[in-house]
Amino acid sequence: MGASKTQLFDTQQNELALVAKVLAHPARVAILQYISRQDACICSDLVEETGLAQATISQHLAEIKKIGLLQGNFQGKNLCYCIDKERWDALQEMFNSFFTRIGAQCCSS
Amino acid sequence: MGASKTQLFDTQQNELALVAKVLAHPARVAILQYISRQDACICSDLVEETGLAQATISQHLAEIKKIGLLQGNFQGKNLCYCIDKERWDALQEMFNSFFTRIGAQCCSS
DNA sequence: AAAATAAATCGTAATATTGCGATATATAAA
DNA sequence: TTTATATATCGCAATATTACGATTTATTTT
Repeated sequence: MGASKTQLFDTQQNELALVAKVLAHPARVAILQYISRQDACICSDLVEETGLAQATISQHLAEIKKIGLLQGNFQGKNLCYCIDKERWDALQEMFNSFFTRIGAQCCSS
Repeated sequence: MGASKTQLFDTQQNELALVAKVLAHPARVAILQYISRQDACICSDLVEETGLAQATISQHLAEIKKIGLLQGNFQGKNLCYCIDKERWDALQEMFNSFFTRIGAQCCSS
């Protein structure tokens, strides 16, 4: 085998897992933090900043895009990325309610 | 290559990623939800509940244990798992402050 | 101590992820 | 329209994850 058996689980479980997967790599965590630190949505100094190759960064950005977290538009010859704030807030809420719902009924309390 | 270049990133980035990796599979999300639903920390009906093989469930449980989320002790011949509430709350806080810190400075606001 | 049973571990196959060089594509400037 | 430059995509190799049957280990009951 090897492939995840996603069909055994419900939509919410699969979606949480999918989003978690994007956060499951330190490069992507770092990329998100870096983009947010630059108040003007500065672009791919990411290569220099992280020490990863350009192709690799581009790939990580694509994964972050897949879950709707990035907006990009050209400014001059640079592609300038922003975090989609609405989506960001929605994902925060998603994780938070996951943690809260389980925490409330936890047996060790 | 193939291995993650964790040495390029800081401790916090790596730790968030490591925890996210555990949540990055729907089976593990489902397992955590199931354990919390049973107020008496009931054990491995997980195999029946999820439709995965016993070996697979055991493997997933081991990954959840790695980040300190499970406490297990025998009750009769059954191993009975609990979620470690303190650790759970710490991880919730970890995600929440990650989301909050980025959200605050996001350029699309 | 032996039998019964639940969970962990081993071995292995299938699939996915990570990373990067090379190349293609897109945009701005000349 | 050509040139320069930034980003995306392709192809591929290395490594990691997922899944499960078979076996081992741990615990309770007899």
